[in-house]
Amino acid sequence: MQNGSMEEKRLDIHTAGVPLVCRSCEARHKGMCGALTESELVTLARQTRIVHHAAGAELAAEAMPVESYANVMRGVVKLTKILEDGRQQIVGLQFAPDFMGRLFSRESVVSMEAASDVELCRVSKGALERMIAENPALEHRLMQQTLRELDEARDWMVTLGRKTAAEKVSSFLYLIATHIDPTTEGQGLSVFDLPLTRGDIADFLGLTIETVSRQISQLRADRVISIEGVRRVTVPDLAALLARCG
Amino acid sequence: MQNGSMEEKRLDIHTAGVPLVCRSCEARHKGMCGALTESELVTLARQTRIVHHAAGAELAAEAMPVESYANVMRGVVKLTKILEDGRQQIVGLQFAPDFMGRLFSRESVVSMEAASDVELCRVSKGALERMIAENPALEHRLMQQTLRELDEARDWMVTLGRKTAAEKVSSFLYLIATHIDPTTEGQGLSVFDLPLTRGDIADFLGLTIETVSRQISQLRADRVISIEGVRRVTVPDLAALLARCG
DNA sequence: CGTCGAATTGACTTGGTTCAATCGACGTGG
DNA sequence: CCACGTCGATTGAACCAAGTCAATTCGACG
Repeated sequence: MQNGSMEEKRLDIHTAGVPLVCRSCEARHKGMCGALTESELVTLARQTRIVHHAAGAELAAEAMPVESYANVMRGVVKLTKILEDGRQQIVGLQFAPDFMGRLFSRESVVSMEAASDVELCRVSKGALERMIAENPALEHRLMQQTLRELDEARDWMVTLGRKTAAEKVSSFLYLIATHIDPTTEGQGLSVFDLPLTRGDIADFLGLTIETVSRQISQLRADRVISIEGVRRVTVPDLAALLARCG
Repeated sequence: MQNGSMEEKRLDIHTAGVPLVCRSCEARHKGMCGALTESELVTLARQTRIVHHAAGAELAAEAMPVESYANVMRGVVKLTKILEDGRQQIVGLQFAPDFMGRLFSRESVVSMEAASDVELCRVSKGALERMIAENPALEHRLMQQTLRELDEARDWMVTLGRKTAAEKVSSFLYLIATHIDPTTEGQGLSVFDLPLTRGDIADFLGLTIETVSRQISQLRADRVISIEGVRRVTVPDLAALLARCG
């Protein structure tokens, strides 16, 4: 074999420079790794492992101990909470290059599930926390992301508490379009694959599957969106979609 | 006058030791100031000012620039967001000794209003940010609080998205009882004054005033709570209330 | 005692859920 | 290659929890 495995390549890096796996990783620029120098990045990369999970894989369970953190490299992860009787609510979605895991807590307060096929860059809890302790810039970067997540959670509380079913579904589609489709800045045309099933969307919006389906059909009838299959969505005019978000 | 104003007292402290105003402040122990040494506390205290606001006072407006942060010393502050058409959602409540303000952001993403009469310990944005920059332990403390707020926001998303009106009102009363009444640990009897009007409660729960009122009446009829006036609530058995939270 | 805003209560309407039937894409085995 | 079963999505019809609209009632305060 001409090349070793990806793992071997990474372990073989002893010179300075950005590790191979990090070269195309968004976290290097927009995620937590942006706080690191090249040599720190090399140190961290030695302790990480790229892992793949198929859609539906349970990555962490509510109230279960967690011994690692991760960065999302590809795909979408959903964060969920459930009531004892089974009612479920999705309380967050993580896209690349988001950081995953509840820092400084021994157990997860949410459960995490791969919504689509995902690729994660995993690091042990201890290793990352040691790195954070001696690198305030890294904690600062993670603080910034946490604050952004808090802003997003609060935005979503307005959607959950005060919007109609039609506005909720529009808000969801707008959220996905602006997070997944790289070609848009909230303007014009957008085409993407929904990373969530109708059931997931319902759990995210606090609705039932049937209501989500009806609202999507209505948006289609009103020509705000068009759909091929069940997942591929085309939004001809994002502004028109935004106008329906309440 | 035998004593100078509270302000003068604080400015007069040049010796080491905990500043007078800080002696009885919960933030010293459970809030962000717990990360500071005595001398750092003295430095910070020189740049703070205690301010009072009456219930209803607007402390910061959504999308308006903010030039100061604060710690809640007494009372309750509500964080709200509104849709263009006036629908409003309360996205968070802050109790002593919570930190108030969106760190590292030039404008507020929520508006803040005094829910009850409040006492705040205000500090300029620049002064605190400078202190954070040279004191990683302080940023760590604030990170911990931010993470806790994120956990709370996500808990509340479940309430907003998946609970019935009856469960929402019970959840709200339980939240207030456990945050305001010092005599309980989520067990047994609790007596407290509601810091929010029925309208506020409705905005917190994503309900209407009428529905909140009906659910409170129902809880009273079921002897889960009793009420004197409109604000003073007695919960004879918190466990019974918790059992209705879904 | 009267006024005014907040809270409660009642009657009715409705948006979203529930229950049920059907559709459609996909994978399996005959 | 096609029949069949499965599972997610869609659609329809009936129902109900919460909203709306409309009186009262309560409580604080002058």
